[in-house]
Amino acid sequence: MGRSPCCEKGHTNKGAWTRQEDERLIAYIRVHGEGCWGSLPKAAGLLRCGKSCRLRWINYLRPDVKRGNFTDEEDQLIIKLHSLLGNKWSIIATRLPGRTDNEIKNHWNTHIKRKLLSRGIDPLTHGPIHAQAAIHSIELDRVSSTAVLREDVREKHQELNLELQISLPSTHLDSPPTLQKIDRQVICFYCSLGLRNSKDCTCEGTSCRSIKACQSLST
DNA sequence: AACGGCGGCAACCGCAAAAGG
DNA sequence: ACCTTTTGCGGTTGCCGCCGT
Repeated sequence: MGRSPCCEKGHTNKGAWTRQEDERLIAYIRVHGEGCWGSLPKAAGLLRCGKSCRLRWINYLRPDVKRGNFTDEEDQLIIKLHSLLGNKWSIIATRLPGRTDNEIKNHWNTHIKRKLLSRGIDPLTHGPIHAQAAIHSIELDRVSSTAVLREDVREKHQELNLELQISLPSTHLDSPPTLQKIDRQVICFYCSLGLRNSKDCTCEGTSCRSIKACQSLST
């Protein structure tokens, strides 16, 4: 619990990563795979904390990270997923192959929010901007920064036709053993939100037989 | 050319959950 | 069951480049 101790140790670099640091990190992960972030910096000869290494790898160095502008289709998908999930960037990111949670979060805050506001849409509630909506959004925000399943989820879910079954992104299939150990399982939208016992769960008795898989994929 | 404002993005921070002993 | 360590997430910060004055 509490703050990660690795960041409190001295003698670590901060700020922008240098090319040499990137190359060291890439070379190390190529050989040893992802994971063990706590011991990685020392093993790789990096003066960074493990968290910093992890972030750099996931958000920038990973070979499957898609660079460049977001397409309109991606924007629309982000907006729709955000209307369902709220600020669950990591879950949203699983639906956009090659995009990271950090990238999506930045894109939301810098582009999409403004876009919605200019259209008169409240980015919190995804409804029209007016006083009541504002109050409602504050209330929603307060009650739940986690993904509360709203009344209209079912309706939106159908409208979206997003194949809202969380499966391992194809880009992760090349990932290190920790991920490869998990069979490619498809779970329903409700399980993906951690609502494993929901009456609406549709994966009982089908492919979602592993509770552990549900839990690990929904977090 | 110099300056300040602004937007975009990489990186950091603090927290909580998960994992392990 | 409890404590410590590790991992992952979301919010926030700060740097850097662009643009207007």
